[in-house]
Amino acid sequence: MEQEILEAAEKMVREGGYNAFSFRSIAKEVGIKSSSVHYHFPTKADLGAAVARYYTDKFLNHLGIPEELIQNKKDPIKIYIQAFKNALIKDKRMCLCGMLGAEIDGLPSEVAVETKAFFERNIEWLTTAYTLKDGKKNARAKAIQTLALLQGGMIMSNVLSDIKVFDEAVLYIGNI
Amino acid sequence: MEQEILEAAEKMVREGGYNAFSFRSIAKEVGIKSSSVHYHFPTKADLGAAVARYYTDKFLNHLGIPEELIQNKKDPIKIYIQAFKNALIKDKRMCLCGMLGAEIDGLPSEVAVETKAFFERNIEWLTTAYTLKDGKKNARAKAIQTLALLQGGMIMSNVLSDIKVFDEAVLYIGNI
DNA sequence: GTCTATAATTTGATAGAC
DNA sequence: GTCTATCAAATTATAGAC
Repeated sequence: MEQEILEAAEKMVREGGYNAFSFRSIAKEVGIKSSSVHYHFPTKADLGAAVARYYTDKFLNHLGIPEELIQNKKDPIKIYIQAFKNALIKDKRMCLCGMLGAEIDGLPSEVAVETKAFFERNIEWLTTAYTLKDGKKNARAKAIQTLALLQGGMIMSNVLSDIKVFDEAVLYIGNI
Repeated sequence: MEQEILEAAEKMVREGGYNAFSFRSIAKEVGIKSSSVHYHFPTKADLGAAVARYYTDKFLNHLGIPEELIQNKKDPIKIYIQAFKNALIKDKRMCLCGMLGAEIDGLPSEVAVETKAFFERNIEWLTTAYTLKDGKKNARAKAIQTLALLQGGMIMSNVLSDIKVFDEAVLYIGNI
């Protein structure tokens, strides 16, 4: 049941941010009562932090490890970009931590901490990928640029309802 | 009074998004009652749309016109980047339309329309600037990349509480 | 673990006096 | 244009039965 709650919360947060889900809306979605949701996650901040953590783990697990990707003759950066594009096209949703990141100043501290962890862990992943690809020099700066372009491109593409905007935004990543 | 209300709303939205302001919180901030706020802006969607419009106009007015900037030997792209950095450092706040953009799927349509207009008008401004700078070719793609990097860089810099992250993110704009 | 019931608060919105 | 008063709904959260 925990996982069903987290999945429901993820869906809602990715549509409208931290205020887009309530204990009642989640209860309805998974077919229990709101007090039962409280049983699993006592406060909204608990649930918000759990879903941010859940999303981060799922996202990074799905990506795989840069070292192994390269061993299998795959370009980790391309894989990474495709993961974001899939979120936008297949899920028709934004990046959960992009949404929470935008409103971080208004979030309970537990949720903010997990949101921050998403960005730190993703920068680390990308820094490793760039280091393996073309050396340690500027690897972290490249990681930051890539993630910023993806987050910003995702938002703009969604706002303008035009997937081509995402493609144009990330075009440059090839030159980073 | 309209303007005081808009300024108060702007401050709150830029801190936590569309749900970060209420008629009561704004009333308190400007020293009137919530029913008086309703007198100026009947619904929350009205006020949300008005503040998005107000912010967009103010932001673009402050920038000036690309043609004139170039005539005065100024680099419009540098001016544009600096405007975002000022918002982050001086105001210690995010871009209002970046926040609303992230949660656009959950916004009332009137607010979504004005948020979209911010991005369209800014892309137009940047496209003009890039066209004047180095020709029509790819000017719009460059505009989209620049705005995406700035929005994404702003979010990441705020999440990680590190202005250097913003600087590293936008470093690449020089090569666009 | 899930339920009913309910408390306490906040919110968007309106009616009507001044 | 601002106020008091109030409504209806939604929200987070808890107590206690099963």
